[in-house]
Amino acid sequence: MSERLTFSDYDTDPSTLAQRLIGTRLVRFIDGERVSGTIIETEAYLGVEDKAAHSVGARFTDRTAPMFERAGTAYVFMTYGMHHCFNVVCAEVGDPCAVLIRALEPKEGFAVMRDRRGAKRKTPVRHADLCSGPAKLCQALVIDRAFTGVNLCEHPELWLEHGERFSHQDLALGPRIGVDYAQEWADAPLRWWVKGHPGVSR
DNA sequence: AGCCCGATGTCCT
DNA sequence: GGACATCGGGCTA
Repeated sequence: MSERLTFSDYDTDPSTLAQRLIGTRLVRFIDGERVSGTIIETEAYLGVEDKAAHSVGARFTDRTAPMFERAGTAYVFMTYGMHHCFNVVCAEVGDPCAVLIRALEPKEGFAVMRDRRGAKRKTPVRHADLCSGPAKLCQALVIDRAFTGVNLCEHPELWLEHGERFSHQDLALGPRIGVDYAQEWADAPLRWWVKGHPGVSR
């Protein structure tokens, strides 16, 4: 039986959590059905000093407010006017840190995923590409801003479960994607992924 | 009120 | 490798 992650699992710094979340299962409960995948790629956003983070300089707005909440809170934002990205908040209350979930290995609810990802498309999606990107997994699991601010420790439709344990050897570490504007933070090694996994983004 | 641009994905050449 | 969709957030004024 898989157990849901609790506050103590989330209660740490973003780099530690980003590594810890690799191998855990992201579960979305839709109309009585489990749609889920194993997390295979994450990025840490370090908060106030991190020029790539929305919370840089302790910027507090309607959008970023969930980042200031307790560890285990969901932070979902929209980008490019059409895509959503899902994050897990961590660290102390008031220290706005988060981990971006960038890719999953699909595990349950393939039909829902294909349906959500397949709409208006020429060629069908490759199985490994159902959740091979931060916006793709939000499409596949039907995650949007309705979920920003929810508590993943007790939400009935969205949570994380303990899953596979990858060894340190299985993981790779490198710079984050799409943050070239972040100057000295652009190259910081804060992205973790499962080495050689076909579902890792780009 | 107006402007710029993004923690991306898809399709085209 | 490049164009482009599409719109809310955050900043300037």
